[in-house]
Amino acid sequence: MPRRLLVTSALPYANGAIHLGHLVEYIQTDIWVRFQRMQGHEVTYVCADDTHGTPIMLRAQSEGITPEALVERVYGEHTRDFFGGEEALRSGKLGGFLVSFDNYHSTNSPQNRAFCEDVYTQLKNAGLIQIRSVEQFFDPVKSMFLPDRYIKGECPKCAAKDQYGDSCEVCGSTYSPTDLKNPYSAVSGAAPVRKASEHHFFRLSDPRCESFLRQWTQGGEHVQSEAGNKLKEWLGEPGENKLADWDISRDPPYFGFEIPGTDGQKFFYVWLDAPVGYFGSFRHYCERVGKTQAQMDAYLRPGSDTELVHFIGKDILYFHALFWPAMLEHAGYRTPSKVFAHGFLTVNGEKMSKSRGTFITARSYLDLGLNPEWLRYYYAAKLGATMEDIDLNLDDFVARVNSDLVGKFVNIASRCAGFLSKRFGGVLAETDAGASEVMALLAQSAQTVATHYEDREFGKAIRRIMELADAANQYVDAQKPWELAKDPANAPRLHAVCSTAIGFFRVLTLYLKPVLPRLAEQVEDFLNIAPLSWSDAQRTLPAGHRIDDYKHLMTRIDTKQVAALVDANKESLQPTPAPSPARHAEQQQHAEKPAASAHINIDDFAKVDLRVARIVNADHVAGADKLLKLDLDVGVLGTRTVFAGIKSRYDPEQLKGRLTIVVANLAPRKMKFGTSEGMILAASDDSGGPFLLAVDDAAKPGMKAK
RNA sequence: GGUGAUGUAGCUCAACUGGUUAGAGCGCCACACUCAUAAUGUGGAGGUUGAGGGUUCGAGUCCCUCCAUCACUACCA
Repeated sequence: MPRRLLVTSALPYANGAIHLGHLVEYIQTDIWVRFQRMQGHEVTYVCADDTHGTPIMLRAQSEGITPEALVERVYGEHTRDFFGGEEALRSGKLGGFLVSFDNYHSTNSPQNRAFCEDVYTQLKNAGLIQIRSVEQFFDPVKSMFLPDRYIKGECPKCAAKDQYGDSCEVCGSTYSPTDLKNPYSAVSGAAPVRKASEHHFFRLSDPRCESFLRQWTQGGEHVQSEAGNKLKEWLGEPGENKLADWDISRDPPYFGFEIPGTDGQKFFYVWLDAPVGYFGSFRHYCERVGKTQAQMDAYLRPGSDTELVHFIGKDILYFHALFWPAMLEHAGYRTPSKVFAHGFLTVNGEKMSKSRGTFITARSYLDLGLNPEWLRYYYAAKLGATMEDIDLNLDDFVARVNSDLVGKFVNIASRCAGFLSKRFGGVLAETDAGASEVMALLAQSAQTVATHYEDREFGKAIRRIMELADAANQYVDAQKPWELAKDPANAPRLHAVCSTAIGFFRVLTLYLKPVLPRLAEQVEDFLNIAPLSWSDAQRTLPAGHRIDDYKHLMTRIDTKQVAALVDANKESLQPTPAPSPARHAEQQQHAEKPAASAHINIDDFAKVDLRVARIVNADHVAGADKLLKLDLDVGVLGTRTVFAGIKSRYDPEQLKGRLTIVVANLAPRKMKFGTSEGMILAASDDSGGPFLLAVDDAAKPGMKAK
């Protein structure tokens, strides 16, 4: 009974180039999809560019073009990287990284708009949309609200200049934009002002969502067990109400879809229409190939036996395993059958780095003439079903591909084909009866390899296939066709041995076909056979079948090519793209953290305003395990309220009246129990603490410590 | 600070619910072979399984502590 599957990869954001980190996902998905097709299942694999949001809008502005024009250009780039672009589709010969989408679309489409409006309306009818006022930074020059990443300023912790509103690239601390000192808009440079606006929220905290998600995420049915654990953490214990409502609206100017009934005053947040874009792309596909509404509904509405499978990176698990299923469930759509999360890509054991040249774009890889199937093979060999990161070790990449693919696999054909074409006119003989054991091993492995592919244990599949390739080489070695060739009397034996080895090669090709589709096609041409499907593993080529002359199928990777690749991606050789404020389907956005320098100078130290303070009042904080609330007299600077994590050692009563040191110019920090307006200094290490600093009695509150 | 994950030969990875001398591929060394765009075969060296404790007849596998890396998170302000 063929399964019917709708499979997706996360939508890449339309403001940047595809890189090797992205490709892990598209290659993983494509291998799985191609495997399912070989099984005879009905698979529809859709994806799209994720096109909306502030970053796209601003980038288009800075380039002096419309967002639509930007999005169209990037669409061209992405599709060219993935599968060779439109022209490849027309010719039927995929290029790029050979990703076999059935449809690649855009979130900026009428199909997607219709789904977004419908999902929103259904959620609203279900009482799951709430409107609340939210105060945010606003750029008075540009007349627009600023996402966190567009507010820059000095890091509240280390005072580094020009840091983003969410985290400091110098000291690595995270904070909210309101903590920044001297904030300014990264768009206009103006000082942002606080401004309130109505926002639409999806009420994820609603008990209906929570109870649904609790059962949906647990049990290992829809997500990997590790992901389930993570989700459990996010969900918290029943009654904890850890899920926060989700702000799904944005104010104009915004490149996106208008929220119905808001008169152009509210737009859908890009993260709402991104996952909905899976459906938009699918509808576009259905229209294109003439599917009926009923056929489409079989995939999108509850109650049918179709499967909806999402491949994503672990960084967007929250969206795909919480927001997305909860939205679908309450908007009358089916929920995903599976959400498969993978890990990040590291290169040579480290985060991809522009300065090291390991932030490698798909385009540079292809343009330098590297074979996409090398990378597909290497990723396959490294991929498993978990969310663990995978490492692209460039030396290992070269060694692995060269020895496995060229040395072992392709070599089997190469070493026998010459005899067949020169001595026997390319006509195959009966297979060698003496090889039945190896033959059986090959055929019987179909199930094992299939299970590994199905379970996304591609590394295990590859290992098994290479064991089989070893067995095939051992067979050839034992039969020594080159010796048989010396005596014409041995011709029948030589014929059988080479035919048998070619038969082995055919089965190995079949097993590798999901990973190496182009090579498999070349082999199918070479062998004069119809496209291989999984069940062909149980058959052999008949005697008398004629194959073509062998043309070499794959070259080895030259280390120089890899060196050139790294070189071409060195940051100095290319303009630095603006950091992406929204991550979406992007992975690898983590910036490297430069090591903090060992010394600071006197000016750095002077930035810290240390003052003597008198604790005029100290109180327990209801519900807090570690915090005390302190009222400080800081002399000329007035009074401050500070929360300090010193409850474990100090009784509020004994603190009253004593002098200590406070960091007076630390940005106010909003904490769970109130805002802390400074920081008390205390010493601690593993052996004990915290111990408050003491100040001699003669000191006066407000005195500067230096 | 908390939680979770990871840490196994030079490299990349295995080892089901704890069970015989911890495996494989690559690389390396030796030998063999020469059909194959130096590919292949056979054999070998190489690990106190991050460190230290503990449970057990027996631990890479379970428990505790520590170290390192990564991720998430916070009442470290």
